[in-house]
Amino acid sequence: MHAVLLQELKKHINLTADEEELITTSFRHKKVRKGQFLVQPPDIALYEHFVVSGCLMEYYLDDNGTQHTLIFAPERWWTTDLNSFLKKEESRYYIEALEDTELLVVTREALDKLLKEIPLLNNYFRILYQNAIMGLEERILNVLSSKVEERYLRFLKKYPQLENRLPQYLIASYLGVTPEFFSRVKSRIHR
Amino acid sequence: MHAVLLQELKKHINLTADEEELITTSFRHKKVRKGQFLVQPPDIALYEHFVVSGCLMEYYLDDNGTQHTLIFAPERWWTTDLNSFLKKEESRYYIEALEDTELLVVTREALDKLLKEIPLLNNYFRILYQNAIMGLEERILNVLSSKVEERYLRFLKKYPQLENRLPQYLIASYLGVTPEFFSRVKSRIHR
DNA sequence: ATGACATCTTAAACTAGGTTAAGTTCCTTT
DNA sequence: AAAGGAACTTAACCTAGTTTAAGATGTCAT
Repeated sequence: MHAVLLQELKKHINLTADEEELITTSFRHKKVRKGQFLVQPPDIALYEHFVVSGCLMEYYLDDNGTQHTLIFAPERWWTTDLNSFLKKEESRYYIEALEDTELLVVTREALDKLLKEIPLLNNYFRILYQNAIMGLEERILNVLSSKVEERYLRFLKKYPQLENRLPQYLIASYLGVTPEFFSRVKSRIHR
Repeated sequence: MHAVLLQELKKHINLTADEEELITTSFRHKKVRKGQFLVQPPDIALYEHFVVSGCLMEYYLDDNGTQHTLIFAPERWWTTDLNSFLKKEESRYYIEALEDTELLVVTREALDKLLKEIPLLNNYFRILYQNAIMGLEERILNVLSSKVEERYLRFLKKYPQLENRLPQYLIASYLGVTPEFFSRVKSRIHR
């Protein structure tokens, strides 16, 4: 169970057996069913979530009730409402399980302690965040400079596992268009 | 000169005199005039840039020659083409001085060394990157869920110093609209 | 099997924002 | 002071994406 997490960490940093033990005891195992919420505004986001199997999504619900997807988090992805988790402020983003999902979660306190005891972990998270920044920057440029067609093709590259696991209206929400228009675009592509 | 940088670092971490000295010698001072480029594709981004005075912008030039602004970096902001800087790959984003600007710059090698010698710095950068992520996420949601009017008002909140320092067409490019349409929006607001 | 509800498709009418183009104001350089 | 160019405005026309609505298909619990 924790092996997947340790493996992921070891992509970027080395860990002693003691450190692995410490990490294992700091992360708690959690199982949720499809449709369950892990974060729901205005609750404070209690955990940073690491997905072992299944898939989560993080989204914002605007004043018209439209859902805007920030990210999908399938296997080996991290997600939380970062602002809420770090500052203990009210969350603004929903995190919902799109499938039955197994997670490892860590509280803010446990993570702080962990970062103090294993300073090298700062390194791991620095790299994780750097990658997140590059991904988000690319996404902004996508939205600003590309038509839906092209954005869809990039979605397929970024999440090749997800194309057939997700309902289309969620992909539409990730791309920032209505399901109706997305349907039109798809049929345009396939001809 | 380096005092501004040290002050910024000390917002999040404590430093000994020795460490301050080390940082001061690792960052080099650089002065550029309005219009100069600090990163220009396909050159590799040599430095992480910290702005002491003046203002930089980072943007992407799409296939039609349209300029899309990723961020503005006025006083006390950091910027670089992160992907290029970290992986030594060809840069894709331009970084240009919008005013005569004074900077402190650090190479990848010097920064790596610094992070090894002062592990606490990982902490500072982790926090910096976390903040960047929150800002970028918010920007994505803005583009996806808000009309230009509202995006403009948020720009004003995020960069209150810049409204009167920048030409309008750059603000339009940050908002993701044409200068013509932005002009229309502004006159609509003022009535 | 049946009903109930969610998802997907198509199409017509509409709107935010883009494009083109002409005119105006402001800055710079001489 | 004059000329030239960059930045800003306005307006007419165009297009990508939205809205509304209806019908078709799928899926799940009973």
